[in-house]
Amino acid sequence: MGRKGEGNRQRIIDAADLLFYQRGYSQTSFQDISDATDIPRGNFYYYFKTKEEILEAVVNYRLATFSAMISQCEAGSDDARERLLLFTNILEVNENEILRSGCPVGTLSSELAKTDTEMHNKSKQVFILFRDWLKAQFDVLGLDNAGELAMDLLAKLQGITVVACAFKDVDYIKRSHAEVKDWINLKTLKQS
Amino acid sequence: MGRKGEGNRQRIIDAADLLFYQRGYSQTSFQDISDATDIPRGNFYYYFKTKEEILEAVVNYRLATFSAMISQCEAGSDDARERLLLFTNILEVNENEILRSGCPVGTLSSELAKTDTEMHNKSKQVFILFRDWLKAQFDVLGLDNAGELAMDLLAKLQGITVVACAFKDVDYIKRSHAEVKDWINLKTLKQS
DNA sequence: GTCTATATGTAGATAGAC
DNA sequence: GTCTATCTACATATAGAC
Repeated sequence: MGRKGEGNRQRIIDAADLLFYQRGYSQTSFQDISDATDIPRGNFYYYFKTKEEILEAVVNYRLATFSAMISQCEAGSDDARERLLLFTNILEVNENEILRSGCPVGTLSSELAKTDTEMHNKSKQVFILFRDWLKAQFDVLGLDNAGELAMDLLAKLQGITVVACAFKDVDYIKRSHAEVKDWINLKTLKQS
Repeated sequence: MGRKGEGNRQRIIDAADLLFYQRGYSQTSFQDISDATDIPRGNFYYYFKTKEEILEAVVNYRLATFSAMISQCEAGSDDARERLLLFTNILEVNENEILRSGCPVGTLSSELAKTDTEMHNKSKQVFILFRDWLKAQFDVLGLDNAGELAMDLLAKLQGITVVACAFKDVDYIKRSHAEVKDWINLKTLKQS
C-alpha cells in the first residue's frame, strides 16, 4: 500500500477530465467524480482546495495530452503538409465522442466564457497550443499568412464539431473532414 | 392593473432568453430571473411547471425571433445570393455579444447535448430553421448540392464564433466575415 | 493520507394566505 | 393572479477522528 497519494490525485484528474467533457464543468459534481473513482468526496480537498483547482489541473493535463498528440503528428511525417493532414484525423478518430459531446476544447471554452473569465483564460491555453503549432506548420511551408491559416483551420474544425453534434450527423464529419484535407492541399500546394 | 398575466409571462421569457445566453441554462437560477424581472421566484410556477418549460418557451421564442430575422433577409433583396450575404451580417451586427458569450444557438446546443437529450433535440429546431432556409436559397440559385452548402455555411459561422469568442478577437470576426462572403460569391457565381 | 460527519449555502419546487 | 414562507435535495466546503 504505502503512499497512494499521487496515484489518487491523478485518478481524480482522469475522472474529472472525462466528466467535464461528457457533462460539462458546472454540471459535474464532486459526487459524480467520487462515484467514478471510489474516492470519498471529502478526500478531494486533500489534493485540491477548490473545484476550480481541479479544473485547472484538468486543463494542465489536457495541455500535456494534446502536446503528446502533437508530438505524434511531428513524428508521423517530415512534411509539414502531411503533418497538418494527420492533425485533422482527430475528427474521425474521435467521431463518436464528438457526436455525443462536441469538442472538449471548444465546449469547455464556450462554457467558461459565460461564467468565469479567469478560467476561460486558462482554458484558452489549449487553443493557443494548437494555433501556434498549426501556424508553425504553415510557416515551414513558406506561407506568409500562416497565422491566419492557423486560425481558419481551427475555426473549420470547431464549426464541424458544433454542427455535427447538433445534428448528430456522422456523415457530415466524414464529408467535411475530406473537404478540410482538400483545403489544406489547396492552400499548401498552390503556386502563386 | 387587471390581467398582467401574459405580460409577466413574456417578461420572464425575455429575461430568461438573455440570461440563458449570457450565463448558460444550468447556471441561470430562478433567483437570477427574478432579480432581472422583479417577479418573485414562486410566481414563475403560475406560468411554467418546471425550469425546462421555461427553456422550451425560450426556444419557441427564439424560433419566432429568428423567423422574423429571416423574413427581413427575404425582404432585403430578391436575389438569393444577396439574401445569403445579408444573413451573414449577424456576425458583425452581434459582434460584441459573440465575443462575450458566443452564438446563442450553438452554445445552447452544445450545453444541452451534454445533459439533456430531449431539450437538445428541441433546441436543434433553430438550427433546422436556419439550415432549411439556407438550403432554399442555394436551391433557388440552381445548385445541386444546396443541402451540403447550407450545412457548410452553418459550420463556418459556428466555427468563427467559437474561435472569436475563445480568443476575444474582434478582427477575426471582421476578416472571416469578409471571407465567408467571398465564399458565397464563389459558390453562387461560378460557372461550371 | 484517508474517511465520516457535518456545516453552510442555494437550487428547484410547493402550499397556502391574500 | 400575486406573493411569502417553506420544503427537500444537493452543491461545495470544513473539522476532526483515525
